[in-house]
Amino acid sequence: MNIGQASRASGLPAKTIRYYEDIGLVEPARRGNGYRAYSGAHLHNLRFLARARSLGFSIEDCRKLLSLYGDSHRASADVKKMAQAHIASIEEKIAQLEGMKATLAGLVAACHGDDLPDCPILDDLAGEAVGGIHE
Amino acid sequence: MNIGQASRASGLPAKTIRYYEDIGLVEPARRGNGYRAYSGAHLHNLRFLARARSLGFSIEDCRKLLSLYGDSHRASADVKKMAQAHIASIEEKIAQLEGMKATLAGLVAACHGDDLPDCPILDDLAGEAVGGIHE
DNA sequence: AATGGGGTTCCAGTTACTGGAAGGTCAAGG
DNA sequence: CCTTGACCTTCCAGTAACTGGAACCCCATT
Repeated sequence: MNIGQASRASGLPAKTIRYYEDIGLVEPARRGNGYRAYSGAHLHNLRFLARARSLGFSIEDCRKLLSLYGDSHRASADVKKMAQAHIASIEEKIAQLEGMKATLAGLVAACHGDDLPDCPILDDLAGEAVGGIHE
Repeated sequence: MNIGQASRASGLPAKTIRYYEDIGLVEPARRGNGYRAYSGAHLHNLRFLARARSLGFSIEDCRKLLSLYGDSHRASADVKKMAQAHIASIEEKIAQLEGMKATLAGLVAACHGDDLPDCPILDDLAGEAVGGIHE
């Protein structure tokens, strides 16, 4: 199949599929006219990548996961470790975002939001918090 | 003050401070020897940026916030709107991450994590879910 | 004069694509 | 036979917000 079909079948943009080839993730054969020719196995790997990426794995993680997938002697423990590490980093990000959100929510609640210049949000950013939000 | 002092006083790496100058955020004067000379106002803006960035505002948002901060005729409503929009985008990110985390947690729970190759995580990525996690 | 700790510029790399330009290929229609 | 349109190709540049490193200058001290 051509790249357009592979794109539709995998849900990945053609640009992305070419990019994955550039970085050596999925390397299709070429037809006489230079067109890329994707096999069922290629498509399978593209779908694998789409799914792994949608779960937030980095490209390098995806590369490892693909190679584990292709290795019949892998240990599932290795995969599990990667997934757990990934969960941990997701949790970290969530915690960071929650922190930001809480701070912002407090500031938003304190801001009148009218047409006057007085603004606790800017005051906080400027380090001139009045309402004791800092410390 | 020189960039090193500004860096220590603002908590921003010198590299970052130079970058902020490149993109026109904080433009210090120069001494005869070419060194950057930061005033109290400059330092104040650097701290403002550090705080705003730590709350997750983009550089372009920071630029707007700084200009609102410097505009004595601003309306606090404008700032509040930006903060609320930012909270909304943070919430979106959190929701995405929570979704990933939930899926991954399910997969991790299903994976033995031993030295055998059988691995529900890889099966899921490959679209061969057995346990009904998909659909 | 040499040393060490500043400072300077500029270039390249990071992540994972995305957009766009310039051009080749192919099947269908007039 | 030619054109049209959809599809494909490569290559270059840009995104966000820095970060690392090289090569070099400045200044105070030993």
